[in-house]
Amino acid sequence: MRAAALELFEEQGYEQATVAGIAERAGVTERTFYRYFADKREVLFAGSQRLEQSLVAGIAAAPDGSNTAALVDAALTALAANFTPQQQAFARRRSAVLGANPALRERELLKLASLKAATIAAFTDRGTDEGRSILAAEVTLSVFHIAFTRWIAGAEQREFADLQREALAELRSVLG
Amino acid sequence: MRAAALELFEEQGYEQATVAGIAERAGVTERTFYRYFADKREVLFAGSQRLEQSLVAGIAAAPDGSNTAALVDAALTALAANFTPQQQAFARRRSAVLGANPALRERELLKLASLKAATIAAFTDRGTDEGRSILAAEVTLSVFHIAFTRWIAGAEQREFADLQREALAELRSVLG
DNA sequence: TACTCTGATGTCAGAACCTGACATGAGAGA
DNA sequence: TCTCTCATGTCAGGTTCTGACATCAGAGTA
Repeated sequence: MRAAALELFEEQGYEQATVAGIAERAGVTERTFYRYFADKREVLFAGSQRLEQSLVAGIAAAPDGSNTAALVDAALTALAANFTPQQQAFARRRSAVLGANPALRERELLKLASLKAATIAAFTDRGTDEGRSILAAEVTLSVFHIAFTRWIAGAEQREFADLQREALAELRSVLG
Repeated sequence: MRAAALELFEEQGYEQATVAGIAERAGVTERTFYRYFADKREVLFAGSQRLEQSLVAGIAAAPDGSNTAALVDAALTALAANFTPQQQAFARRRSAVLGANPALRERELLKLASLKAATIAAFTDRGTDEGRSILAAEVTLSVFHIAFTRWIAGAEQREFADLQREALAELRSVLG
């Protein structure tokens, strides 16, 4: 169904494509679609839960006594592992569809926020003060998001982790 | 209509309240509601355009030769002007409704992102490099958002600008 | 006053989204 | 073979949102 949806969105645009159409192409009924996805948009965000889990696990697995900066680093490393060169093509197609529709970008922001909330919880679980955890999560997700954007947009094949290091360095420089 | 909607959302919850009900309470038809608001959620975000305008104007009005940090400061000052103690009560009611519903938080994130995009554009208009503008906007909106959250949540009446200064200082410390 | 034009609102029909309730059917296990 | 469970189908219906056309009040003008 995810493949059918992506194809249909590419062919007709998100608004124009109907759930009935997606279901038909996937060989199921509309009702079945809604049993798998909470709404029409979710079909493009099926992987986001796995990403969140790996992020949380990465923070939990950081060495004992890690300070906040080290935890941020662990979080970024865990995130980067989810974006290999093989996935870039699919991610680009998906991203093109997302970029073309405000409703989908909206949902993407929600997923990002959910990721942020999970990160905050993971930081506080590691004993970080809550206020500090919020700021640290803000930094983590900002860096991730910028790196992701550049990963999708960049012509050359860059390592995701490199892009993150770059973004983090720039962020430091802005704050002087 | 905005008042009618807020009341109804408080009484019945966002999902339960229908657009027909809001329109009826406001003494108009459902169709008229949709002429003023693009969709059901927008009724709670009517002021966001004005906020964006004042933000952009604030950045444009910063002194010549301002560096990035000074532009961020001008942006934050312009934002803070929109949040006076008189508005706090209304903002709290609205925020409570928003917090209770994922669909509304989703829309809030979109508005925040729109604010960020406008900020980026305003920074580049002032001659800031694009990559740097993105980072600076990220910082600006993060600080604003944190301050706003605390402004809503805090029991005591704090000046919005003070809360922003505080958040900015903490952000610096996290990046160490 | 009478006319006209414009803008806001009402009315109506309908497509698409989404949900609840119940039915069906295939496969696992006793 | 029986039964239980789980995925899917079927159906009805409420809600959101839109397009097309009608109506009406008020402003401006002859």
